Formats: sequence, C-alpha cells, structure tokens
Amino acid sequence: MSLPHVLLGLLWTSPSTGYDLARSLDEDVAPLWRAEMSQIYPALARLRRAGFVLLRVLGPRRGPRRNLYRITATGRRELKRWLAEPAAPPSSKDEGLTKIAFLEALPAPERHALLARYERTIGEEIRRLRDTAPPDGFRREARRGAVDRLEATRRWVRSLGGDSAVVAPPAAAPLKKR
Amino acid sequence: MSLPHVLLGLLWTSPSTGYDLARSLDEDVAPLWRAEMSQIYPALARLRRAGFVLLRVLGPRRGPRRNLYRITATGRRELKRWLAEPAAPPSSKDEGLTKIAFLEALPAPERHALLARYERTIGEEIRRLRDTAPPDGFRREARRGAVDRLEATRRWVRSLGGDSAVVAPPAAAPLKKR
DNA sequence: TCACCCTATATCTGAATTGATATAGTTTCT
DNA sequence: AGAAACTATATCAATTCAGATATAGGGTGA
Repeated sequence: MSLPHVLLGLLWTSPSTGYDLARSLDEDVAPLWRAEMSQIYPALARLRRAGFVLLRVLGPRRGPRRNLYRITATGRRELKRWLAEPAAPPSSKDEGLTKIAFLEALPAPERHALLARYERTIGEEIRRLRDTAPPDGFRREARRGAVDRLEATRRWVRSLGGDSAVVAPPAAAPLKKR
Repeated sequence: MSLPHVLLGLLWTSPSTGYDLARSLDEDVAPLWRAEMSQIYPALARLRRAGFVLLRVLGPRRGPRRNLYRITATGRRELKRWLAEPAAPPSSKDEGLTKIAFLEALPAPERHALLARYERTIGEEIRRLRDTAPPDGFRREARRGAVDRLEATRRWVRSLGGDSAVVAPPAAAPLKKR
C-alpha cells in the first residue's frame, strides 16, 4: 500500500523515468524501502490511473523512448496526506535475528561461528552504506538512521558472542508467569 | 521461504498445535517474525509433506479435536541446515523511517509533529515489549536485540526533531558526485 | 565487427503475506 | 440462561514481492 507513496516522494522534486526511480530508490532510500522494477512499473500505472502522476512520452531523439513521470497537484496532496497519517512501529522482519532466537538448536561451537558471521555481514552492510554517495537533505538523515540501527544491532550481536562470552544459553528466567 | 523454519524452531523443544504456535510466535518471537494463522496452517501442511513434522490428531476427549505437530529427526536436521546458512543483513523495510526521508514535502511545523508522534509510537512499542512476559534462553536475548534496535531508532528520531533542533532540512551536501 | 554492458521498457510466474470470513465447542461472567 | 470471550480449526480473495525472462537501442573496448 505504500510503494506508490514512496514513488510520489521520489517524484516530489523532479520528474523521472521508471528506470531512474528504481535507481534512486536503490541508491538513496537504500535499505529503508526496496522494490524491483516488476513492482515499480505497475505502481506507476496505478498512480497514473489515480491521477497522481502524469506521463509524458519523450520521443526517441537518441535512444529508445523514455516515459517521464511527473507528480500532479493531486499527487502532492496525496503524499502529504500519507505522510501525516500515523506510521506503524518498525516490525523489522529480520531473518538474522530470528535465527539467533533459535540458537538453542545448534551445538555451542557452531553458535559462535554463526554470531561471528552475522556480525561480519552487518559490518559489510554498514560499510556499503557509508561508501555509497550520500543523498541530500532528509534522505541523508534517514540513511544515518538506518546505519545507527545497524550499529545497534551489531553491538548486540557482539555482546552475545563476540568474545565467546555468552555462547552458552543464558540462565532460564527465575519466574515465568503465563 | 523461512516461516516453515521458524515453526521448526518453535517445535524444537516440544510438540504443539497450530494455534499454540501462532500464540508463541506472537508472544515470544515478537516483532522479529510475524505470521497469521492463514499462513501457519498451510506452512504446517508443507512441513508435513516434506516429512519435517508429524501430525497426531488428539481425539476430542473434551473439546474439539486438536492437531498436534511434532518435529522429526529430518526436521531437526533441516532446521540446523537453515541456521547454518548465511543470513542476509536486516533490510528492515520501515514505513516510519521512509516517511522521514520524504519530510521535505511537509511544511516545517508539521515536520515536528510527525517526528514527535513517531517517537511516541516507538516508545509505546518498547514499553509493550518490556511489559509482556519475557521468553526463555536465546529468545529472550533476541527480544533484547529488538528492543535495543528500537531504542537506537528512537534516539535518532529525537536527534532529528525532539527539541526543535533540526526541523529545517539539513544543509545540502557540498559535493555530490554522480 | 563482435561481444558485452548499460539504459529502458515491460510481463509472467510463483511464493509470501494480509485480512476477512466460517465453523464450533468451552469457559466465564452476569 | 444468555452473552461474551477464548480455543481451535481452516479457507478465500487480494495484494505484495522476488526472480526470471524478453526486447531493443546505444556506447565501449578488444
């Protein structure tokens, strides 16, 4: 329900083609929101039907034809409406953390390996985000937020098994009420 | 591709019904992985076809019949295989953070309101996680990780607009290479 | 020139996910 | 007794999403 709104957000400052939207989604909005081309084109078609964007076909001066999408006044209103709407807390479906929740199933030596590998994975992602050119304005702040969050996760993974501290399962809760 | 594995993880220690799986998924694995009943029943059926779980129908002594699922040796092997497999870094599709990335579209006064509201939402989620009974072992650690991450996000939201500091968009990057 | 990569469009399949709905017995409160 | 809430099963439709595939012109380097 929100990919169309994300696209409106990207179109806020300047018109763009579907391809360029996909690229700036991938580069700027980075890990906060992802989408494949196969989602973007249908989403643009829906936005167009709803009157939130206008399509202008650029004649093939040089190269293939390009479809340029421009946000309309209605589209701007819709984006603002969506922004003002309350957002759900991050649900962050996370395969890595979920696996750690089931670490009990693994013999102790392998636990450490898993934690160490996951920590490396997160580290690489942080580096990747730092190395790619930062976007402007609030987009840059948002990326910083994403990095902060990754760093918090990495600290936590470290606290679990970085230095072979708690590779054994923690003691059971003294009291468990149900 | 992983809900079945999560279910295997939940079945690791003791057999359970689909209903109870849904409940402990919701209570223990909490925000890291969610699923509705409508996903769980088909997933259990697939696990059964794959030979990863066995179904025992409990006769309706008192009450309706209950379908009890028990993990098999093959299922345990499969869970371990999945755990050992490298996990992708958290992609954390996050509507709240994404909205902040497009804050430019909103007039300054409304920006502050949005940030404040999102901060409250996160705070409530943190409190909710703290108040519900903590699970045991690594599941508890995983929840702590989820809370840590939420707290990092809250700090970041505060740094953006908590005390009306940066409600104006930050200065543009001096250099942007493309 | 040929191969390869990039830009650019778009569709198709299948899986994952959500939300709504249906059924039915049990317990608990009023 | 009646209503409401809980346990428990299950299906359906609609949407979202990922991955693969198809087509085609342009630029670059061997």
